[in-house]
Amino acid sequence: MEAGKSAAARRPAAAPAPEWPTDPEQARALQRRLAASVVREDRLGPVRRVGGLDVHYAPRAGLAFAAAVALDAERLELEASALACAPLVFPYVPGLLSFREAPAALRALALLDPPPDLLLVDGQGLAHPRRLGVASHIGLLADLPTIGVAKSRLCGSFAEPPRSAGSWTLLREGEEVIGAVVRTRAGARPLFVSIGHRVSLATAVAWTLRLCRGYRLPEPTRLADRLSRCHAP
DNA sequence: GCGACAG
DNA sequence: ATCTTGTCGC
Repeated sequence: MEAGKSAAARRPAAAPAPEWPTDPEQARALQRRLAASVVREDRLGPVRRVGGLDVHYAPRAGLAFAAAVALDAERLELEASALACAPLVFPYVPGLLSFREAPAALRALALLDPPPDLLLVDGQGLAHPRRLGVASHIGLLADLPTIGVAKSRLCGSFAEPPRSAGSWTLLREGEEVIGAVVRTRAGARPLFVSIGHRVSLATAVAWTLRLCRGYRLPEPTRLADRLSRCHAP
């Protein structure tokens, strides 16, 4: 043992405490401020480990359960996982998901050792009304390259991508490109992929497809989802 | 005013 | 997300 050197001690969590809104208007104001800091280009090093993050809820217990996983980017095999829970301090409001998920998610992420070089988050990134979905918000708070991988649309319009796996179309809002609609599995409903933080859209789509192993969800998100399910009551 | 609306 | 069994379709 190395006394005093737990994973959490070596890598403190980005605590949501300092400025955590308690009502929707404060939250939207904070999003508008933070959105300017999101980096939409590739600013990531070599990706040896890819992470996945997902959160499940136990509303009756007033808790959120988060699972974070790290996979070998080459073999896509599980290398590490972490679980954490946190009190639910914010209601679900479309567009404000991160204020509900981040407390538990950041705890799980801080416990994940070794940390990932790139993180896939279950939810939108830039494809958000104020361009600060949960993937972007967590990317900023944890200072990690992130990709938003959502199972359904929050905003924007798109053309249905062809039915074959690997095909995709752009997700737009007005003239602005905010993400991609990606067919990760033939015939299955597409995923909504967007920039989270420090990753370009092209890189986000490429990684998402590369991380799929015959299922609709890419492995990091799929495993995190399965793990967080097991531990929710 | 009437829908839409990540998880 | 969660509440929940069998069942319609490729």
